[in-house]
Amino acid sequence: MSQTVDRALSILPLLARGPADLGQVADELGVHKSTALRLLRTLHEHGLVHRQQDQRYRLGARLFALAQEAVENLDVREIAHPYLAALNERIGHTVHLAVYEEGEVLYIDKVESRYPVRMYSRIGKPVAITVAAVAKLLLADLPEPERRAVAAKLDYPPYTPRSTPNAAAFLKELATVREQGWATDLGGHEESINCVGAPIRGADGRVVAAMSVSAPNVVVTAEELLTLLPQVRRTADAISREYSGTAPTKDNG
Amino acid sequence: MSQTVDRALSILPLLARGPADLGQVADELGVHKSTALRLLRTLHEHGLVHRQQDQRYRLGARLFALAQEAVENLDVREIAHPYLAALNERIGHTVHLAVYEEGEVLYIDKVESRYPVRMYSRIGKPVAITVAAVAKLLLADLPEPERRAVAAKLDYPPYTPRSTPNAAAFLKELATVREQGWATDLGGHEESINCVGAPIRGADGRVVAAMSVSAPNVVVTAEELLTLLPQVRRTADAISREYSGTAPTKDNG
DNA sequence: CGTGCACGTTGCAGGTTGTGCAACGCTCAT
DNA sequence: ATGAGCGTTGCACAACCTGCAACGTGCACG
Repeated sequence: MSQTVDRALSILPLLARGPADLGQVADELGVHKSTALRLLRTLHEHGLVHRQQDQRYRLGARLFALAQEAVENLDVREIAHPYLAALNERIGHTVHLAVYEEGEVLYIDKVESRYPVRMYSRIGKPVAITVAAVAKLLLADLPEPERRAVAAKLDYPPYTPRSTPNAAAFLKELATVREQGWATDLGGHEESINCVGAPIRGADGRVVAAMSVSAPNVVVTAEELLTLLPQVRRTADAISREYSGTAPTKDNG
Repeated sequence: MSQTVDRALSILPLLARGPADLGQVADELGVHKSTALRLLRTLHEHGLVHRQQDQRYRLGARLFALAQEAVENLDVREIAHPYLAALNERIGHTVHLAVYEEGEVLYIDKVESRYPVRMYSRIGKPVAITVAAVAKLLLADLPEPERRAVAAKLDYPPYTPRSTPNAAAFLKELATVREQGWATDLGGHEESINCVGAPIRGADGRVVAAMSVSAPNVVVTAEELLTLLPQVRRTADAISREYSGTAPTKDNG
């Protein structure tokens, strides 16, 4: 829409491929060297490109700083909420959103049928970390040493006969979850409650949050709940796209 | 230098602070809404900004992709070499450059007085990981669980009486190195050789490489070698600035 | 159910601003 | 010493960006 800006921005992916000098940039843009110079100057003033010793141009530190700042100011809950509400609207069961932080997994949002309960920002309730579907999803994505360290330090309370008994079983379960890209909790926390969950990923592919749908046995059986898995996964994927800033898809899940 | 591009780029830091709608962007830029719209459109076409459900604008995924691609295409060795050569020119001793990769520390460049030896790209010689100054610097920056895991798996060969004896001593040494921001190897690998080293950091502050200066006892004592530490650190810092794309400082020292 | 407001969007005329050209200085290799 | 290659600068032209005003839409209000 704006020729000048369009040209200037076209320089960025060009430089991402590696350093280039003025002539190369001008050629690839199809403009005169002096034009390329002015564009590069402007980009340089904003710190987006950096001039190295040999005078060639490269992407600059500001780019990284911007990306980092943007990530820090992203609020998963704010972005996810409409999707969670829409899913809840459709299937009626309770929907949870959780994040991992410093060895703990915390609920940061929850939508119940008819009773939307807003929980406070980052300070939610700690999750039953050894059994909850969201906890498995979040821990499964940790780098191997940290995952191992966390698993070793946990207690494994026998909430029910189906609770995760120990670290070895937990790590095995995490491997499965990591593999298949979704998780369940079938009566592992409370005998009569089942959950299915899916991960929400950031632009770099790392899991930034996890969501789940929970329902008591008396309403739907575990098998029935599992039929909702595709919807849960699609919702999680939609949130991931929105969160990571990928081109939108109207599909809310 | 270019007003249009200048305005367009000014939008980025603005959006990094959080989502904003058209009016806010126009106001903060001090331009008409229609102007802001066109700029945002152009940024959007390039994927640098993303439009979320509520129509507000945010930084987009392309920004992260660019930053990542740029980092991947950065070659520490290429950037560092002139600095290493300059330092070597001044002080005469051997200068090393090393990186950490998959549990190993590898030399990727080396400049000897009068005998510049170019080593092959990424495939260099593994370092005596338990004693070398560069190894300490690189391992000291690893996340705690990985650092611990690596230290536990290593052998601790008694090259000399001053070699690091075991994992506990090594981890303690790494803590010190991490604290002080530089490292030494005083006769830990070969009785008569001393080294001082400093870390090279990327835009995010993580250590991406380490450099060191080595000299035999017969040429300079350990105390004399330590007087070179400020020069080594300044060189490492200069490389860090260049590598991370920060505004340049003419000081190569 | 109508009405007004707020917001995003569009076409247009005017002139600011970006463009390409040509010439200059510099470094480096011949 | 000399020329090639590169980055850089001033200038005249007109292309492109700008702000305005008007339109469409969704939403909250009476």
